[in-house]
Amino acid sequence: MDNWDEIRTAFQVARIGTVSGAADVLGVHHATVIRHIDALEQRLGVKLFQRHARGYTATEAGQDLMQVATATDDQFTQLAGRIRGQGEGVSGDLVVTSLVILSPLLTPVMVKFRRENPDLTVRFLTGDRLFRLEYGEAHVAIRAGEAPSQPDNVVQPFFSQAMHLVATPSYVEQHGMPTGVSDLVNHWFISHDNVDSRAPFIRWLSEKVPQNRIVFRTTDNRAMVDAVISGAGIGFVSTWEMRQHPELIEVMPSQEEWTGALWLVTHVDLHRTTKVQAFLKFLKAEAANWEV
Amino acid sequence: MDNWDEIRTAFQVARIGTVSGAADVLGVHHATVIRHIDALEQRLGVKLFQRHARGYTATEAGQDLMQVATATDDQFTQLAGRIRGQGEGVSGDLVVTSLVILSPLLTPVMVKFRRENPDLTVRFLTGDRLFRLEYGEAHVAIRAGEAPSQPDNVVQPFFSQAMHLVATPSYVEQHGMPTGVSDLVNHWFISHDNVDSRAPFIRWLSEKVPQNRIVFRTTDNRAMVDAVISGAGIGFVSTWEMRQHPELIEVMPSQEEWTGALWLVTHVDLHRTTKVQAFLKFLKAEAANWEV
DNA sequence: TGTCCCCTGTGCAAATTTGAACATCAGTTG
DNA sequence: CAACTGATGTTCAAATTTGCACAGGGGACA
Repeated sequence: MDNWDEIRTAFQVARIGTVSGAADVLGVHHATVIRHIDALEQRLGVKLFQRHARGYTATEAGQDLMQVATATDDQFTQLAGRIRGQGEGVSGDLVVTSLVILSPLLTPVMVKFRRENPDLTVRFLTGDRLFRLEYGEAHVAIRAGEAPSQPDNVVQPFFSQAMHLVATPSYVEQHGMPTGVSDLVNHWFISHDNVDSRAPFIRWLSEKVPQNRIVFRTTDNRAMVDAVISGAGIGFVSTWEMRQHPELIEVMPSQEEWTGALWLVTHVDLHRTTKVQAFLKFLKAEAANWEV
Repeated sequence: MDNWDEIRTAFQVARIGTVSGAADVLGVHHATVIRHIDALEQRLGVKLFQRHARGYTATEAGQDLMQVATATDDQFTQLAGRIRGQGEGVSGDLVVTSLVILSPLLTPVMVKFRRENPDLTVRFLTGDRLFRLEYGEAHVAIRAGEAPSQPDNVVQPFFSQAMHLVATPSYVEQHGMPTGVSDLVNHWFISHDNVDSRAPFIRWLSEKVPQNRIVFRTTDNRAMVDAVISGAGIGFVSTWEMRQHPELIEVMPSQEEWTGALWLVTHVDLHRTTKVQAFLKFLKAEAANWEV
């Protein structure tokens, strides 16, 4: 049963009873309606209508078709309503992915956003692998490092996260404060396990400090922070994290080049949906409160 | 929600996952598929698919569409099966209409036909007004008189019904037998009330006998026979009726020109259906047994 | 890393579908 | 009874859809 449009045409003819009337409703010429009916009947090998001067009356087959097509028409109408509503409203799933380290920042925002949009279900994906927007795995991604440049992605700057080199008082007691950049080689560091990390402060550290001075490595950024807090060495933490742990001592002033930019990334196909737009707007508004 | 074909296209893309694959299944060029999707998305204002190098993956809206369209596809397939089967098999309604007088002849045939086709429901319409085939009121009509010449009707000769001029013995005792055609003016007759009847024997009687000799008129053919049997006068009965009433006396030999032809009439739209064809074949076969 | 393959996407011509005008017919109304 | 209305059906031109050829791009695999 190909050509669903012909079924739709036949449906209207059966419903209304005349070719002309159906043509009006369908917004096509009545000749088109006649041809659709003829084609459909020929393909089915059965007459759907009896033609007479006052119009078309459905045969048994035509009435059967009308019943089925009526249901179809209803379902399609409802579908269109749902889909349009879905595009305009904020409901269904909202899938967000980011680095684990941002979880404590983002989670409260997402909870609040969901509370304001009760029809929404938030799914927050974090994981080792990068979730791919182009396969529909997420609506919004918060990415760090260089501006991602995938072709079908819409990239917006989110906010810049200043980084700080910190250590615990116990570490400072034991090893003292670095006197300057050149003194760093005499200290012990915590860093990311990924050698070719794109994060600028990781690169900076790699340049200034030999590998054997980096004594604690982990793939998980949170574990990195935990290592710093437990006094394993000097490590990078964000401004936000530093505030959470007032005991940490900044061993040298924050440098501009450490700053890790965060990017809001959406797939171009989803970027214009009101759902995504609403979330981005909300997220930016909340982020404004973070900035010091 | 116009353009059901585009929904069908989107359905296949959602089901298969690639434009090219869907195009193969649909038997169209892949460019067509792309254009259908684009048009549909633009009309709905929502992206149905996320495009990436390996194909299309359905968004929430696209998955919703796929669910609805899957059901639709199933229903249409079943519908096509039903309709095609309906055209090929003998089932549903079979509506037959004829003059009341033929009821005793036809009813046994229809009962037998229904018994051989258990899925069939026979509806036998008789009534004063002519049931109109072109409005779908009946599948098959048995008509008498001149060959009907309506444009959209398929007319076949059914069988010729020889007519006989008969009277009861009591009438013959009282008035004697007509000696010939010229003697008819001295007798009393029963005829149809409809003056301009098309039945040839009615016309013949009108020509040979003055109106005042026709003393009993009725619109119902069966009542005409009843009138003859009760001795009201001389009247026309069919061969079949004459056999049912052996007491009736034929007052003059049956003439060829009285013969009332019966016609099988079907609407052109229904004539080729196997249901109608099967009934016509069956009816003719049975009628063959009637002929003497 | 480079090549190959499959998939998407686009400009242009061909084919198909559609629309407009007209013919025709039945039923209705003045 | 004749004109009128509203319906179907057909023919030809216009418009739209479709197909083709080719470009471009991202994975897969050697």
